[in-house]
Amino acid sequence: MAFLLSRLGFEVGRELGHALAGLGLEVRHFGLLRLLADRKGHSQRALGAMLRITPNRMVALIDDLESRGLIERRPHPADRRAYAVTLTGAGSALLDQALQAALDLEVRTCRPLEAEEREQLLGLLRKLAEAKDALNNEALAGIHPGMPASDED
Amino acid sequence: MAFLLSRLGFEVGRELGHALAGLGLEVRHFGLLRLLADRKGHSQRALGAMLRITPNRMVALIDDLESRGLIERRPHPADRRAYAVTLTGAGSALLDQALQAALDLEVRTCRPLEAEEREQLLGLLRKLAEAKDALNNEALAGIHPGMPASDED
DNA sequence: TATTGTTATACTCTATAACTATA
DNA sequence: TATAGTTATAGAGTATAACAATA
Repeated sequence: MAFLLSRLGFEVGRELGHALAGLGLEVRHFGLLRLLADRKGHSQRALGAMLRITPNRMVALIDDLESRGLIERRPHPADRRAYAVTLTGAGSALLDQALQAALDLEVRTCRPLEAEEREQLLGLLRKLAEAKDALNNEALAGIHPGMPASDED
Repeated sequence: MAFLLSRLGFEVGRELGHALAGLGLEVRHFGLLRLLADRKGHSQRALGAMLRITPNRMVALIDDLESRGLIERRPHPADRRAYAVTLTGAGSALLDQALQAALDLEVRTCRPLEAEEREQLLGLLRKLAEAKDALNNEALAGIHPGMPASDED
């Protein structure tokens, strides 16, 4: 079952990549845009910690999206070393399209299942994910906050 | 749900990698050893086509496992250009250990679920995988056999 | 002294295109 | 001519360690 889960997850991830490619986005771009829609004005390091992306890679990722006018590096109100990374109007609009593409994929992925089966599957996957989160939060509780610290990932 | 599936699948795959690391194996090694246990004496290209690994990468992969005495390049009975790649006794023994490690991971992964729920989940994942296979086989039916041909993957 | 963003360097992984020996 | 295995080269992606500005 673990094998099946891994394989399906890998394929769905790849399909999401294909779906986003039409918008000129990759999965990591999507992840950052999605995060910026919820949590506003965070520093690059804070965002990287949430996404498990190291500081040097965040530079390239943010350079990329900023050069396309989708996000902005604004001065951070409390720390002149840092930027407050912010979604622009164009970024928000493209994110909406990306979310729509993800929803289409969702529908396509679920098509082989009956409505009732989808609910079952969703519930079971949630249960697994929550159990895993509980484990991770416990394990991460003792770690210095703000740092990726993904040595023993 | 697609997102949840992708995330869980990714994490399980990573955990399998950690479980195999103790045996000095990576997931790709495991995949090849597993394949060799079932289908004996195939050429490198045939194996690569099944695993979606290009010929040049197969060389390095097989070099690696052969240098550790886990597999052998024997002369191919019907084609002097090719090798009949074969699992050795040591390879078979290590594969058994790897399968045991994978089974342990399976048990750990399923722990948050009741026995009945596991059956449900397994059934639903199988249904999704089979639907996907049906699609792929149809799409692949027109492609020249024996070639990876992963242009539009 | 520690931290934010950045850059430079090296290293790994991979794809592509050659090459040889056979078919 | 096409195919099996191999090798060489170049390119992408990444980690690591430095750096200047600020805390």
